[in-house]
Amino acid sequence: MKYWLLKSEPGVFSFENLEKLGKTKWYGVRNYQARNNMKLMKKGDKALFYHSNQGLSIVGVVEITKEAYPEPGFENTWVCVEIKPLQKFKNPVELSFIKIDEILSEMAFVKNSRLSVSPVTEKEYKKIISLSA
DNA sequence: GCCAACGTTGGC
DNA sequence: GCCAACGTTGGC
Repeated sequence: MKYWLLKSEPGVFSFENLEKLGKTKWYGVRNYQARNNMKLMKKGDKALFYHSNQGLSIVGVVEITKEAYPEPGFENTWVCVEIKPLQKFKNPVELSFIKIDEILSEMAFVKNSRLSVSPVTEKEYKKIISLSA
């Protein structure tokens, strides 16, 4: 089982939107590194869901329900996956905290703020979960 | 609203 | 293949 982090602007698509839909296709990623991460996702992997621009915190966990397949209309280049909400955090974990934490400040999405799909280590994942309760 | 960081594009 | 110019992202 691998862990990931997905970024989304809540003004465009929030965790609450995902909860209402029950599941969604995750598409529109236009960054090669992020795409390569999506290709590595396996069904059942979990992903932290981060609100960028507004919120600036990790707000919940989603599960990968369908592995990468060609994105309609962009079959030669881009891929999408499918996700469903698993858990909404009681206490969202804020970026301001993540940045000063010894373990969490090493997270890939902090070091490369432009990467919208990034890997998360098991250690990082467990720490986020423990902070979110 | 500003600007730094990063990725992409395109001329040479 | 290099690198300047440009566009986009995202925190502040």
